Amino acid sequence: MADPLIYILVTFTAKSGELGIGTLEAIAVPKDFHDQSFDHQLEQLKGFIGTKKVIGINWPKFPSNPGWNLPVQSTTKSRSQVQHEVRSCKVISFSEDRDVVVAVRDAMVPPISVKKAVAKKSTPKSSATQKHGTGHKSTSPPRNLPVEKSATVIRKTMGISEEDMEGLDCHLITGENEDKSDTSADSSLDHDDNQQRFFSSESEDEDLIPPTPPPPPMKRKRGDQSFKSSSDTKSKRNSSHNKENSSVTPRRNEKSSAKNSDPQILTSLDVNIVDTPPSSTTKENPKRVQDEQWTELVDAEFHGRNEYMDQIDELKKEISFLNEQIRNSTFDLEIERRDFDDRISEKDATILRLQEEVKSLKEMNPLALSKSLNEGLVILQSTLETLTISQLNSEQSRVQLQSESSRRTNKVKLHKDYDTTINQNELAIAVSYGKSGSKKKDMSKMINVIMEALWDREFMSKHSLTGKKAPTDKSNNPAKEALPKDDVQAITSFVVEFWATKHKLAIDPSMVHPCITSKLLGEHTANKSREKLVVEDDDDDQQLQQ
DNA sequence: TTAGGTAGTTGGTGGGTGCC
DNA sequence: GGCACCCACCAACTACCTAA
Repeated sequence: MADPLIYILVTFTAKSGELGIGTLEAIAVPKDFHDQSFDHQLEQLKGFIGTKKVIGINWPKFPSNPGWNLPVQSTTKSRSQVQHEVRSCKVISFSEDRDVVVAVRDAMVPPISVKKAVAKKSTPKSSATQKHGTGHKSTSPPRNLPVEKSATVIRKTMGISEEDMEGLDCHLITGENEDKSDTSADSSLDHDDNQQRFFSSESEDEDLIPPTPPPPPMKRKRGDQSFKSSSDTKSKRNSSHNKENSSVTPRRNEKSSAKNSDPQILTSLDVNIVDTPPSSTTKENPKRVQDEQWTELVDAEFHGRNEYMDQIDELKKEISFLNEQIRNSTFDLEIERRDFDDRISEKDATILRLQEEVKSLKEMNPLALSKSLNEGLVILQSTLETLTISQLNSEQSRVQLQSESSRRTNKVKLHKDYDTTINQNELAIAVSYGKSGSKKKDMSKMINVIMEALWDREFMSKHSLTGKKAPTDKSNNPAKEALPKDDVQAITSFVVEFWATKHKLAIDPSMVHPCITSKLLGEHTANKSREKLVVEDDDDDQQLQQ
């Protein structure tokens, strides 16, 4: 099956801006255009629409008038082999249906009779009235961004010569054969609303686009393209154009952007509307009409460029708006980050302060204080004694040092009847435990503190209360030495008196002994555990050495 | 003299606490 | 959470004391 003939509506970019209709064979650029398949050619052709690409076309040298067309009677088999003049142009639209292409061209050319009125009525593109109903961007623009300008130009009906209308049909075709109905709707152009005004209005006045366009008609088969007599051209054309309008208007309203990338939208029509009068009207005043045509073509080109400039401006504004949003978001996030940093700093400061408090509290612990003082005093005492022995032999100096040492340690008698002395601080701690309660546990605590103040752990681990050998000890090891009896008696008497004084309880001295025994046992067990760990460590070291 | 009660020692176990 | 340490408690055992 032969490829259908495709009619292309172009505008010449050089000087005139005139319109013309040609076929695929008129496309000269790219060079391999004709070497590709028909579908590929259509794809390439779509790529030309609205892209401002300038291509060369084998057009006959200078058309007699802007409405000039290639001999459309040519077919794919009988395409003209005659080379004409190569002219720069850009594609506005194309269709399998010549009538559609012609209608589009005609819609871009208002009648000269209303041109002046249009010129007077024309308002700036950015006016709201023009924006309304032009089918441009339906999406709301970003704030602070201007709405898209419309390039709508009021078009009026015009006559089309019977020659132009010869063999026309009012069916739009698309570049995709399998989706003609949809794409024909998609191919609704900006001129559709103009056409709607044009065809739906019986007068020459402007018509508004109806708010709810009629539903699109059924798809028409290509086979329906038949020659229509020129006698009913006008009425049928109006009818067919009405159909076309009704088929494309809904989609036209849905489609929004003038910069639509879909070539079926034929966006360039929006910006290349030329109020070129039809050839039939030039007969009345050819020269004047010709001049005005050129003027209008130049204006159209100018408007088209302005439209693209507008689009570029809009895109720039949109970009700047998005950049502003990004800057705002970044600023907000930066503020939030600083907030969190401040909070972290506050928390860190709180942690440090609490750590200092804990440290100071530990240092202020009386037990720790007394221990550290005792250790320091022991060291100091031994040092002083050494110095005394080596340097001072006089009895007087020795007495002075002893008295000084005694004063510094601040020891007191544990019980008046015994010579056992204890550090005053240690005794205060023991008393504090004794005051906390009258139970056996409290007594054990107090006794433990006193014993630790009197003896070190090593000493306690190697002594027992009575010095007797344990009945369960089967070894030949000697029995532990007994604790100093005076010290044990002092502890016992002190606890009995304390309980009687503070708690008004008379306790038997025998109740103190289990507490002392328990403490000695605990120290013995702990010492054995430590020795066991030391032995295991030594074994491990020997094994490692081996 | 001997049987029974008491005191003391030891080993084991489990809970609580603090540190890393 | 794991570990070490401390402490309390219990059971087993034996020496000592005392009354019969």
